Amino acid sequence: MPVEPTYTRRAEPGITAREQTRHRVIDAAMDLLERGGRDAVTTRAVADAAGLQPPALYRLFGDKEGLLDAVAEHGFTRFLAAKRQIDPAPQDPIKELRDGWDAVVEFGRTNPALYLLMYGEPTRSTAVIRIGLEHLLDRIRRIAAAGLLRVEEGLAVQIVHAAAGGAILTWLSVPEPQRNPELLVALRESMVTTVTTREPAVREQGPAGAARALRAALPGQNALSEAEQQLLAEWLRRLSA
Amino acid sequence: MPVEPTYTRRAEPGITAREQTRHRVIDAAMDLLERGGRDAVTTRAVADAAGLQPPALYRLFGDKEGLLDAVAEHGFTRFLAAKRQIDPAPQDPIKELRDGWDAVVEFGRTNPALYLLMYGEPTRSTAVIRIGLEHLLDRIRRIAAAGLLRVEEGLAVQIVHAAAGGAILTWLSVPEPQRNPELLVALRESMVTTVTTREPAVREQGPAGAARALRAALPGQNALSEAEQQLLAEWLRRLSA
DNA sequence: ATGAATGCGATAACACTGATAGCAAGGCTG
DNA sequence: CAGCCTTGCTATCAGTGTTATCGCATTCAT
Repeated sequence: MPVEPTYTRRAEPGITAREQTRHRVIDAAMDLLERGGRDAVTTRAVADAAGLQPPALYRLFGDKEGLLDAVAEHGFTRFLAAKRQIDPAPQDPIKELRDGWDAVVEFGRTNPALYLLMYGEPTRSTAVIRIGLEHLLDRIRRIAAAGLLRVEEGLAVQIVHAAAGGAILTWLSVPEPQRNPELLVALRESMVTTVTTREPAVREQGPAGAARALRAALPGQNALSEAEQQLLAEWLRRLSA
Repeated sequence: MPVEPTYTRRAEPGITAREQTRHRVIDAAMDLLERGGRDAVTTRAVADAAGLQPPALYRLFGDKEGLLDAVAEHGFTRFLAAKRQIDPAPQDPIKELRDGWDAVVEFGRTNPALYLLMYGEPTRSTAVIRIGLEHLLDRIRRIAAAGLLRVEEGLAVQIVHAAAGGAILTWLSVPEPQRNPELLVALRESMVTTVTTREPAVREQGPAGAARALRAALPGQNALSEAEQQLLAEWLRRLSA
């Protein structure tokens, strides 16, 4: 009984053709997704854009969910491949963790629709996010091997995953002009010091803490006029930055 | 042209009736949501459960989105009211922050469908989450007033919001048997140490104490010019009197 | 109290969605 | 060549959000 059939069970162009149309459909769906958001990717629109009929989608992906899963997986693996091309030899594992965080945050920022498709609804996904979690676990393991992991491996994975998801989702939920890049680095450093054992560089607060306290206590005093108070508030903002 | 009509434009029971049916519809929709997930709450099902016809929903809420917004707002304000009943007099502001975190996490864990409705898709929401952010800002302000805030107020709000959202969403995304409560407390403590500082920047409460602390911390900063600094010193003297 | 206006209930319908059935044509396998 | 699997295509189904339209009742101004 040949495990490998002696004859070509299927002509090479056959598989290739099917795989090609699959790819074409995925590309079309991804294009619609990025262009018009999730509601724009409908079976008919995808079929139209890919130049075939709606039933073909079901023969290729079985389901609309299957199609979306394929889209998510393709987009994510493409991102991973691009990242791996950049990532050189292994280095400081904590720096690797930071780089990975930055990369996935960048991915979420530049592909919001795709990211929301993957992480937006906790019910689905399983397939795609498992890939991401595997990669994350790799990084965590290297930190553990270096003796720098503060918590248990599985917990560390979940912490990083949750922090990144929260960061990206709130980033996307905030209207564009109000987005604050400090949020991303603050959450990243918070997660790094939570997961790894390396004393955070305690930076001296200086006048910032007192300025914030005074600003919070300003309403309710009457030693300053309205105009003075406004100018003071502006200075306090600068001091607390 | 009377802005306020002299006669009662509408009998009191009229408004009440409309409000009553609104409430009945919201309750029906919430029931469907909790029972069968988001896909179960369809206009026809809601209308059926509330004992009226689909067009009535559009007269009441204008839109299905409007209906869902009303559901989210009702659920969240109900949760807030229940929480406020428990919360006693103000105490340690950092403990307040922890309690608030625990409460919202508990809300997400016990009302997953409702929570996902509110925070699942970053596009919508605005109305509901603003309420939550207001409350959060209150708590942050009290921490700032106590001189215990490590970062700027708006940033602190976003950090807490993002951390909580990430915690709840990953909690819900993990299949039930694998959920690890340590994740929640780890993220909470991480966020607390990121946002707050253990050493108070001001010793005495109120603007006077904050002013004195700021005055002591002023030399060494370079955010203000010489003239600005002199005027600020004068104001701080008045504030600390 | 009477006519008018406004809101509410109900039916029907529209446009669109995901999904399937059924059938003809064509290429590969044996 | 015979048979099967894949593909292309049309038509269709059930269900969705949403709107138009009609009649009735309740309420309001005169």
